[in-house]
Amino acid sequence: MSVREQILQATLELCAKRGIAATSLQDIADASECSKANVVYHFAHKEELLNEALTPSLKATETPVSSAEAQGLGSAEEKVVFARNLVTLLVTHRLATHIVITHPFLVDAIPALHKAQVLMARLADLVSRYSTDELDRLRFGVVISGVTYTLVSATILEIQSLPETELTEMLTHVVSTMVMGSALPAEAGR
Amino acid sequence: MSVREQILQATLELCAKRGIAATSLQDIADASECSKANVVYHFAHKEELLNEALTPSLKATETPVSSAEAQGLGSAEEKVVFARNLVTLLVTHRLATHIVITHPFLVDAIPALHKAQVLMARLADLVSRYSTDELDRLRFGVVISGVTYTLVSATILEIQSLPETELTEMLTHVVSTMVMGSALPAEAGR
DNA sequence: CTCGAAACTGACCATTTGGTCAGTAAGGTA
DNA sequence: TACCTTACTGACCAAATGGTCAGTTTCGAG
Repeated sequence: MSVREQILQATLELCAKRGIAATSLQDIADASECSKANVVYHFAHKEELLNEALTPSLKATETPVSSAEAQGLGSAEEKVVFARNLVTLLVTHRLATHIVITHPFLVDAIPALHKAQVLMARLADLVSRYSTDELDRLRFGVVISGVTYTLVSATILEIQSLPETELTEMLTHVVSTMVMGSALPAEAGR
Repeated sequence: MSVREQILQATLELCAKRGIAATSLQDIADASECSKANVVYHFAHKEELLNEALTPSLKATETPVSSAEAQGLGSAEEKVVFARNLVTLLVTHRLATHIVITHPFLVDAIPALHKAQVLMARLADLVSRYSTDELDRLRFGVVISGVTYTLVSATILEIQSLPETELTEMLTHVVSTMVMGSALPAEAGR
């Protein structure tokens, strides 16, 4: 892994664990085994560093969301597929997602955070489109933030009681049942 | 409101909004309309300040949790009552709750945070006691953090689209159905 | 080997941080 | 009146912060 990549990875881990403000450039430099000046050499400002660190996750999320918007969530099976994709996305990009949902007040300083919030809004729209009720939007918000939180707490506090695949499976089931009232009964449960 | 109380309130609001590390004693002093030295006069250390600010919410939570543990969640009605109490608690103490769930890494520095996590664990135990399945514990964690998050985001970002009572009602319904598969159908819905 | 660009560093700087301290203002009691 | 305690303040301090800068190392192309 190049130094640049090491810096980006350390930024994600440390900022997810302790928050952006509580993570200093020196912390990131130490974790990346290089000088603080070098961090600033690669990324002129802290905000720019955060921006670059979050961007890959953002790009990876863009496509699945667009295709889900195009395809819709008509059938029960489509809903479960969507839930699984969503959970996989959250599992894969849990650090970035955690940073996004815990720093809404920095949208103006970090463009990637703003883009992320737009994406979240599109997701919420997608789900609530299939309901007449404001309750579904609420439910969606609860489940997304809840799943993200649970996921990151487990990672950060190192409560890795379950293998990742099983966790994904269980969360998929949770999301399916909670948000959309659908699940593939046999396979999803435990 | 006394200066002391103003400081405590400002601490809750600012730390919930921006995180503990990003909230300086000067910020708190400004919001409380007194000097920084006065903040330090009333609360010798930042950690002590946070501790005092969180303690009332902790005490208020202690009793309902104990009584729920004593009474149990046998019937569907008990479950709904429990859900409503829980949501009311979260609504009332949303700032403190938010600080608690977003700063797990400070448990060692701030005793109140540690106590809060013990309380959370007791709650999770209580719910999962009525199930053979690990899925329920997971579900509980997801819903609690999700509800808290949704609540605080709404408060902090000032998306007060709904009156508080209605929000409480909706969230009670969400918690009932999501965690425990029970709800009072007529009244709870919307 | 030479040269130039990119990667990298230590020393430094202005600002902000949590916290100290000496001293002042206010009010109750003797 | 004098005195003591509580509430409060401005000035100050050492440490840490984000960031600059002048200079060094590394390395591939000519």
